Amino acid sequence: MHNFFYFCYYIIITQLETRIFDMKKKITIHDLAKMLNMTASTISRALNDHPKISQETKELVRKKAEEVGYKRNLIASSLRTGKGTTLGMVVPRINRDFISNVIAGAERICREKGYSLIICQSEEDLEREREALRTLLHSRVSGIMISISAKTNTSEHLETLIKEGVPLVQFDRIRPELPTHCVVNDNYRAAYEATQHLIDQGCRYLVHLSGPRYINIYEERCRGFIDAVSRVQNIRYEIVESAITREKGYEVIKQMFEINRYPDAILAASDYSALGAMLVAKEKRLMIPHQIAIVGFANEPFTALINPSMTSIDQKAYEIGENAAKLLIDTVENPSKIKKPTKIVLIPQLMIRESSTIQNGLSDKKN
Amino acid sequence: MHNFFYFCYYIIITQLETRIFDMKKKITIHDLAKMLNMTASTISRALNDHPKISQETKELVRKKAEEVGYKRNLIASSLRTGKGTTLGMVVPRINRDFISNVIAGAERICREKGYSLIICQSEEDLEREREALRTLLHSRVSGIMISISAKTNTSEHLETLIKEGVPLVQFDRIRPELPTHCVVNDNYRAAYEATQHLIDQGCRYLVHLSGPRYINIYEERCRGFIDAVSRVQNIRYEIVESAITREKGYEVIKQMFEINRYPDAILAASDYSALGAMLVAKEKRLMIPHQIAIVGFANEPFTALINPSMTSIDQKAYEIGENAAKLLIDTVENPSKIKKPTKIVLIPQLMIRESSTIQNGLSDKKN
DNA sequence: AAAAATTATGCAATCGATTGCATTGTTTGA
DNA sequence: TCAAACAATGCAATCGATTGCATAATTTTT
Repeated sequence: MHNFFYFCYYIIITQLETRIFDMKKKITIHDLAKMLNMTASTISRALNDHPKISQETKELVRKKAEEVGYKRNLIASSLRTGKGTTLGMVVPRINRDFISNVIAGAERICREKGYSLIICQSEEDLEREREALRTLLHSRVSGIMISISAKTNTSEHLETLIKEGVPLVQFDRIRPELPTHCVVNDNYRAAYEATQHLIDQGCRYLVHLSGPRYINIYEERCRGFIDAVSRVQNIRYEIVESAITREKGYEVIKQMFEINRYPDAILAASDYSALGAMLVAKEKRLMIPHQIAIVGFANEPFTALINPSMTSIDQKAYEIGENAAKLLIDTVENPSKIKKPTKIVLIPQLMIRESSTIQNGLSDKKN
Repeated sequence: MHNFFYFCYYIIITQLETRIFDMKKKITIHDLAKMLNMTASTISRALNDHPKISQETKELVRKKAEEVGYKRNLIASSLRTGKGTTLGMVVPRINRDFISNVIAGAERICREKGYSLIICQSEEDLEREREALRTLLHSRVSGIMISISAKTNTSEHLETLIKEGVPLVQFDRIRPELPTHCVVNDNYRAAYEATQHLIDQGCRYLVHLSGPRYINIYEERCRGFIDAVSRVQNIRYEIVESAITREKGYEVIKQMFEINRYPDAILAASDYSALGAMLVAKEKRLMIPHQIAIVGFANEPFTALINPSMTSIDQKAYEIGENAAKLLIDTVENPSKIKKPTKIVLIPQLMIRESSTIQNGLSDKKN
């Protein structure tokens, strides 16, 4: 630790006050009871607006509680009632635009409905994912939202949760075989439409840079691509799996060029591999989009800012978060109501920009 | 809700299994006690490795606990002991690259040390910030990390926390007058060095696009800029406050051009205002960096991807998160140890790229 | 005016884990 | 051999809020 300090930063100890950070003991309903010459039961009931408590008393209690800054101890409360007010979310990584927007949306709903949200990262690792779930269970969250890691090729850990009766909502990357609620994008449709768009622009040799197809989203994008190209005659196409990083996108397309294969359109399952492809194209001095059109996936912020701006697919991240949270809270609060898994499918939006606008068509119109 | 559904997405109810989501009752130490013909006390002590319990019994208990899948109820536990295992974090917005990296770093440390992390957004609003703090307090978190909102121009809500003895760590945007631990960037130094860099490149008419100066980070960047330009003769400079958005950056610089003021360098307190400035410059067909050099602040992902790539300042977001979490946990676990506020200052890193490389110098070397 | 119904509150148990103190063996020491 | 020391466990109270079941006080009904 110290040598690290030495290299990267320094510490200053400011000498201001001294007695800080001694947690004060909080006021309890018993304290209130004593003050008002009543019992804890009465206080509790008054604060919970119990019908059997007189209006007068309620007023009195509320006023006093306010006055002395009483706060209900949620820990004690949830021990007694068995109901908690925190939810959990497991994501591969927080620091990605898509995910952080999902979280932002979920957090807003949670806040509005009086829940707190605990976030865990699986860091794209199955074991960490298991661990995160254990941690959340341990913290006694009332329900869990999860988007599985890229390495999660099994469902058992989630099945365990289901057996234990933990309310569960999957989103984005899901295990479709599980009987849980889920909130997803219509990846098939998005890929289909994007492909159709490229075909409409006159492209006839398409390459799809896909991801690992055991992950539902990549599989669906792939299917959408295939179905779209299959509907048209005289289309040549190729699919490259597991090419979702910038490096991989660069490499794959570079190799194609080297063996003299020049597709006139690329649909990537990730903005980053699209970017990699774009860089090769630029190096080769190909005109984008006229010689090669490029479409990414995810609408990362950079796609609108680079040159040429990149057509991409907006995944409604914020809405996914909102819906996942709503669904989860609904399940938590009405354990018996929704017995059948609900699936919410959002329609992603194709953001057409310069990298695919060959015809004198519409370009990015700021939403 | 329904018309919204109609527009944007549809729902499918899949009809798979029926009985899902009935929380099973968990096993308690009392259950274990019954099974092993012991008391709850013994079980508790055995699991906590109490010295007065025989090795034999401990083994027995552990094995049985494992076997039946017992998990300690943290709610009950923390009610009794008064110690919790969750920490809270309040940030302006989650869906920003800087913030989400801070969270990622903090989450990792929390996980490693056995804590959960509750995240709240203030959405750049003072009232929401207050609310978030209330919520966290209510959830009985053991400590709080906070980066204040842009509208927070008072300290009282934080002072209240301090008085109540809640362990507090401020980071990035802070109220420096408060006696709390904090983790920040050396914004002064970063701005100073960036300015110096521009001067070294031969620039002599510099504009600083600053933010609202009552926020510490902008004030310090401003001071760094001023001090750097002041050390050199024959430098002309201007400072524009509250110009941190892309739109504002665009507008401000455009206006300057219109009245025929052509700075040869811009140091922005935000990558977005720098981008706005860059767009104007491009429209005016100015050569970047030769006619106008541009430096942003925050090293947003897009800065490396646009053309020309933008020099910016990396803020060590992940490390800030890690350090804030470490500091907080240390405070929480040793309430009496650190009585004096500690300040950790990280040194940001100037990422020199094309937008400011006039001389045949070094450009971005991938970290 | 007594019985019945209603209203407002108190009592005490409970949620699950923890912990100071008491209790039961068992061992050591003199 | 008996007290003292020790080891291993049990008992019961506690953390703070909730809640079913009294109980007391007041009002209504007959």
